[in-house]
Amino acid sequence: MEEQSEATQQPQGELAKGYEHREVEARWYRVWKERGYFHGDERDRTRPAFSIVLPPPNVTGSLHLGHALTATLQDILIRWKRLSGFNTMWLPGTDHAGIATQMVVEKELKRTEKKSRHDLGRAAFLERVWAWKEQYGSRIGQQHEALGACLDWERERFTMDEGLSRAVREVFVRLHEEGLIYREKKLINWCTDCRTALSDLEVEHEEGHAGELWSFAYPLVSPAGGLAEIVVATTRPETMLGDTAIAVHPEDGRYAALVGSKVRHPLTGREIPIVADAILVDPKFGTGAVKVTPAHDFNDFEVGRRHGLEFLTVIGFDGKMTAAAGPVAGLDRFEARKEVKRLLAELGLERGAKANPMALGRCQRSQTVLEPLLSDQWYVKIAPLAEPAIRAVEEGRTRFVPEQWTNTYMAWMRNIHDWCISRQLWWGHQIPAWYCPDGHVTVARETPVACSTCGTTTLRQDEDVLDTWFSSGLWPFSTMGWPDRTETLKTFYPTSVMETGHDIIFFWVARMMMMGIHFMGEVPFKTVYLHPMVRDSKGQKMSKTKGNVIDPLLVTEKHGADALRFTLAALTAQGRDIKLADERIDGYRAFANKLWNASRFALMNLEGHVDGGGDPIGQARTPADRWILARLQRAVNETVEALEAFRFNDAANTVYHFVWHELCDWYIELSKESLNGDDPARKAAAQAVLVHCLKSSYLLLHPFMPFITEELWGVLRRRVAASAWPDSIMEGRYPTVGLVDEAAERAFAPVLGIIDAIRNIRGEMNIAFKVALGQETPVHVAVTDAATHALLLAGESKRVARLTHVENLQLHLAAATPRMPQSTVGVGVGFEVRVPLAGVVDVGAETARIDKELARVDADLRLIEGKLSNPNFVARAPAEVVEKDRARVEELRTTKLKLINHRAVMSGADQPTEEKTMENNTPNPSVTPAPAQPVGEKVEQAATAVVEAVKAEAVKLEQQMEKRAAPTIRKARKAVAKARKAVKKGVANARRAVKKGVAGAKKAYKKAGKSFSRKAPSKAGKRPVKKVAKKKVAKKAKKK
RNA sequence: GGGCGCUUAGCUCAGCGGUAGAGCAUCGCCUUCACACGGCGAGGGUCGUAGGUUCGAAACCUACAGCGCCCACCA
Repeated sequence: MEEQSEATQQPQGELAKGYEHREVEARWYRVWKERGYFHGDERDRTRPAFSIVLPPPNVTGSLHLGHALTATLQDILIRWKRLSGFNTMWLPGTDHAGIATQMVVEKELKRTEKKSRHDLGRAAFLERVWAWKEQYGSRIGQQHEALGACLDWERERFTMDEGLSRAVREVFVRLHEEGLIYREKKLINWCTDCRTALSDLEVEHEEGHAGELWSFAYPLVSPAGGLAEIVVATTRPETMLGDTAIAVHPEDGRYAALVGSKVRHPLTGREIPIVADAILVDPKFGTGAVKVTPAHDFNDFEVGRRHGLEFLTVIGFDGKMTAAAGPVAGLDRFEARKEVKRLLAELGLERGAKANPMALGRCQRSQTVLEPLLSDQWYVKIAPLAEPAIRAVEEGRTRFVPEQWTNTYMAWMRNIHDWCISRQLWWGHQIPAWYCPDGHVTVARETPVACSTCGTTTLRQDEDVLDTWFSSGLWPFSTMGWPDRTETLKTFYPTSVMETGHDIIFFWVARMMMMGIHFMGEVPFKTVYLHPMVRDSKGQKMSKTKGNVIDPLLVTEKHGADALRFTLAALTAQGRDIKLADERIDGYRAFANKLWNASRFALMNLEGHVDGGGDPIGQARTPADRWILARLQRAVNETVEALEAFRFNDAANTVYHFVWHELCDWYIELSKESLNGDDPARKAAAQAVLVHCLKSSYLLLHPFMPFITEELWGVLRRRVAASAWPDSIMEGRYPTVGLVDEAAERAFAPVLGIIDAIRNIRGEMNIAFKVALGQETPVHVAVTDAATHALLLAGESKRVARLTHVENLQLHLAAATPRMPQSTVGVGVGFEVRVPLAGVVDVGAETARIDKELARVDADLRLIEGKLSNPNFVARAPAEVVEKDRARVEELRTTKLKLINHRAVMSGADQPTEEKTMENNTPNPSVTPAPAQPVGEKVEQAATAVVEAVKAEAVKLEQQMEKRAAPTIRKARKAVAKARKAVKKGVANARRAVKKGVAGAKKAYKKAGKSFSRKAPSKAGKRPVKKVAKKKVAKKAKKK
């Protein structure tokens, strides 16, 4: 705990001027770990459990930003739940990643020693892999620590450690006993490069591969039905050496007579039967005759089974043609393709070729074109396992977030094929099956002494290993000690959330569901949250081959782990990929700095403050204090709600906005009045509120930015000498949802509005009050509401003055400020601000400014008035919407009138005498001397001037509106013309009808499973054009 | 071939039935005693196109276009 004391030694009230993440982040992780904050207590049943298992990264890999995202989101959930009183447990671990790891080590072996794994032999090679694992396995842990992930390291597991291997054998044996694991010789996807079988999922389909459909003729042994040959087409000419049938459709008249007869293989002389198969053959495609290669094509394999055909293997596991391939034996399969084409052409049997874009299956790992080959493999019979996993989701026992993934999951599960689980690799769980010389199979948990069938003791274990995903599929319970019934399982299974990328829904999520339900009798997780993919700033997928993989450690070093975490969270919106740009991370680093400095400000202003945790100075709170507390509660509510719904971006943005733009930009500035003032009660209140807001901000932010919040928590805690604050923020309590003091928000809104208005005038007119005009330049503020007026009098006006750098603020309780010819004005709901600028104000500029404001107000007004004048709106819209609009219209009208008045004054009516206003004008003479009431002619004159100005304004506005409406009118006219034309010719109608009809027909045909012809006539969409056109015009007119 | 997603300000994206938003970038002002990793102000959008539903559509429906992803054994 040396780190702690280091922090403690920091002199009170002093923080470095800027936040240095390197120094702070280096300190805390070990402290947390040593204090045991990361450990979930399996015996604790007093608190609700919240558990997550970390998707295990490849043990020899290195984390990339996708992992950083996973770690960040899960850590956010864990820390948030932890602070909210849950017994949290986050289980880390790594995956042995069969093919990936083996290939890496093989490559290394080749590079350094120029040896293959076969040169070393199985045992020696595996030793190398284990050594590799030991060397690189720890890197992942370090990366997670740098990110601040509070993983329960005491529970760290590896898919090939003893316990998990035991679970794997247990599952294999049980499934085998239940008849759900079987061994069979059938076609599998084979990678000739990796030299292993693959599951369907490991096949990548290359869309639109430029294939060629090449045709050639098989001569009939004995010509019949007027035919001497049958022409077939293929994308893989080399497989013709393995053809053992020609298939035609049973109802195809062209070939009816030939079924049962034979063709002669032009290259090997074999006789091949012609069979009828309705499933394989579409008589309308090509020539209607199909060559059948049962040993090298999945469809043909089925045909072979149906018709009892010979399975002739002509391509070997090495991708070279076998001896059975006759003239091309020994050639590589792609070479053989060329050679076969040449030979057949030579024989005069080529019958043309055409381009044929096709999907090509490639190995996910090596990108090699896969070869369907016959071999003995182990399979999991998946349908009986899938069914309960489907039901669990249907019944809502597990739900997907975002919801759309439910469909993806369901579609795959409902169309699932048996899972090939054996791999011809060395690195992995060796299959617990033993063979005796007679070929009997013994499946057992431990090495058996004798064959279970014949009793012989010469047994040989199956050399293959299991698919990596077989062990990963058990992860949620194998890591918790299964098959033993451990306390950990009882407490933390099922896990609360599975958080991972959507790219492994099938590979992993689906399999965990099936295995979890089957062996635990309960779903492995209640919620599956699928995060977006992280891409680079150009939107490209990060991959080693592209070289755009970013090591999170480099980012944390540069910007800080907190900044990276916050960025990832802020960008994690549902249903969209994350494009990570450096500037964005830097922006959030600035945010950390902002928080740091807000705290620094607090430390400088807290002398004497003791936080007892209670609320001793409630009465002294100013409206500003109450306002920020209301805003805090609102932020808390929104943050918690967002987290509950996994809307990480909303949660992050809410806290960000509160801390920076409300706490820092507004409250801290406002609080300076109290903190620097001479009222001790107010000062104490401001201190308490500030401390409370900062403390709450740290807690709210802690899941996102654990390091800086922990550091600041400690610093502030020591400063306020609070016994109520736990040592570490990790023992704190997350703020809870509560009622927002809306009255406090409302009451303070005018103050904020007035400040905005004054700042707006300054900014717009580029006025530096102090510099250009001296300190006495008065700023007049008139408010219509007595309560607001009282509030300002009671001290809030001082805040206004401070925040706007105005020294001479004149407050009036009135509908409007005193008139003065050369001035500038700002208007808001319930107040008006005026700055006299005799000799300085640029009348032209000010008029322009007011015009701009007027145009804006007027646009709004027109819109809402238009709505309100629509009887349908008033009648059908919800009452509160209408009410809201009515109130808004009143506000806008008032504002407009004030602006028009002001403008009139600006442009010449230098002695306006009567205020045109729609509000109650109840001047309070004790505060503001009522303006002297002018009399006689002058009144008349001034009034006329005002009226004239208003009239001029109206004309101008009308012109403006006309201009605005012009495009609409033009459009409407166009529509009329178009409609006339359409009526005359009926063209538009016909077009629409045809289009609609075609679409409908297309759908109908598709539904019927038939091909679609464009000739289909249609009766749909026969709406008379005249009506359509009229309606259109009417609508446009209405809009106007 | 089937399915899913996306198209909103210069860029990256929120919003998903009631007055078009954020961050960054841009422009102007401010070196004010927490922070220039800062403050204040401003400009910038016919919300992909065309129809429809609705009092009201960026949002819901339909079609189309472009981009992206997933699944799939049509020779």
